[in-house]
Amino acid sequence: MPNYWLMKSEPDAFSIDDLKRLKHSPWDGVRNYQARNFMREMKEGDLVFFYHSSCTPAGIVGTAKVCKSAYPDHTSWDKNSAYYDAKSTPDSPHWFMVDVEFIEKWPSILTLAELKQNPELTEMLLTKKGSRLSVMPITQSEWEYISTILKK
DNA sequence: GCCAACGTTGGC
DNA sequence: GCCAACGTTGGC
Repeated sequence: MPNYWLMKSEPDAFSIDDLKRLKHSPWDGVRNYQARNFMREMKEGDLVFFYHSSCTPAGIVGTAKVCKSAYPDHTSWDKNSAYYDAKSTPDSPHWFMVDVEFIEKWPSILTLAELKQNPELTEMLLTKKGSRLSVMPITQSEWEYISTILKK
């Protein structure tokens, strides 16, 4: 059984179209411990909602799957990277990434406003006030409701 | 651009 | 370990 996740990206930095073009990509630059811990729980074959944040409108734009489980994020010890963190070294990595593979871009975005309107989804971390996590778990029922009911 | 909410840092 | 100050996220 796969587990289900939601991952946020600013489309100006990395969009679902970028992932579609590349077919698969490392998901680097996560610098939040809670998000990192969720990524370390990810297994190959886990399914991911791809979410566009900091844009208009924000929302889920498609699906992807985990194609490589967590491994050290080398950008964390690259001094030329915007994601550099002096605490992280190759011998003692603090930060991790997974690789994700494109599955599908939906015909239209499922906006945050629409998600918030659904009583079935009020327990989602995403729709909670003040939630800023960029990587979060999704329950199986939420996954099925969103991907099979809302999108069909 | 604003700002609420949250996470991190660092003095004590 | 507490908590004020600061930095960041991300919707609006």
